[in-house]
Amino acid sequence: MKNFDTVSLSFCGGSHDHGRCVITAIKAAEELCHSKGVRLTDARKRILELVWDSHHPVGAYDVLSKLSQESGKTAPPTVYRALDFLLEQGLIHRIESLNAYVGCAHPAEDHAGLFLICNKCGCAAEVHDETIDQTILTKASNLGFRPEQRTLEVRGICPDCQNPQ
Amino acid sequence: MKNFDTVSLSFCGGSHDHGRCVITAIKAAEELCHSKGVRLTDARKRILELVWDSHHPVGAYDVLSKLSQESGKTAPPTVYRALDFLLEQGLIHRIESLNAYVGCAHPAEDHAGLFLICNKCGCAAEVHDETIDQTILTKASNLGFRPEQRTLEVRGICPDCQNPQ
DNA sequence: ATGTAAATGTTATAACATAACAGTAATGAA
DNA sequence: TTCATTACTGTTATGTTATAACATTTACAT
Repeated sequence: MKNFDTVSLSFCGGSHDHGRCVITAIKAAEELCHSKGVRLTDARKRILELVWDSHHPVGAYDVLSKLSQESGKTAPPTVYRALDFLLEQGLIHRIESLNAYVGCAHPAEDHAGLFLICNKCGCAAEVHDETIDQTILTKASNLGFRPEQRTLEVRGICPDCQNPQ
Repeated sequence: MKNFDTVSLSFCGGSHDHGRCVITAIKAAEELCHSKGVRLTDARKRILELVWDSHHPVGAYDVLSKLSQESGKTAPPTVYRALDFLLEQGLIHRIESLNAYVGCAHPAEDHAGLFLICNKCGCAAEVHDETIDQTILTKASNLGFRPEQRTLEVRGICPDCQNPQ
């Protein structure tokens, strides 16, 4: 299985070049959309960038207000439509426990991430673990349940917030 | 570990005596509150009953409208305050992916259930599995993350909806 | 160029949740 | 028993998140 060690970088204190992080994500999104034959329009791309602005999940209305600042009056459906598109393409994830959205670090792959969300700084890290997936799927099918989507969110304290400088 | 086979009963088609199910839950709630020295007031008890009305998660405003019907005009804070209390005591769970609430089948115990929620009929079953818990906790702590709360929700098709009569 | 489907703009409103403050009821100490 | 304190409830207003419905524009294939 692919190594997702990079996730640890996305805890808030992990000093990484986030500009680069965004550029990579956008480029991956462009390629993915191209290969799928779907359109990553300017609006969608811009909203994806705004979601990727940080590793903190952002609310739809946060995106809306940034967008309004730069492009003049914008209405909620503009944002929600783009978010829905991005969700469908697996380019972002929705964090249900926060009503917020966060960029997906590996959009081309498996789509049931586990999110570790810091209650202090608000950052979110996406983790993949085959054992967790398997255990959950096995449990469900043992009960006769056919899984379609998963929401796995763990709230707590991230490493950086446990050991503040 | 305790056997939670009873969860399978809570899929919508499982014909069980739900009246009895509610009575049991309320009784357990009364005992639990008594033992904890917290007050299960009439309002709280009634709202717990309304949440337990079915195995489908119910929205706060569903509870509100039922309450308004039987007790005259009621405002949202009445409902939300009771729901918050019930959540704190572990008597109900919040289903984040539905913005809805559902009765907890074993309030005295461990509090990180896994919910299997049917996309067809809307019923929700609470499952506990030590392996899942352990795997997730281990994964988190390997990454230096200290878990506090968990939201584990699997949406899909329940056994009854897979094999309709 | 033009018909069609996809995307976006716009207005209004639905659905979910809380802030803030006033009033009432339960509880325990004097 | 009274009083003070705290917990609980009522009420009004408002904040936050999300979608319905319909008009308009844009992209694309023919």
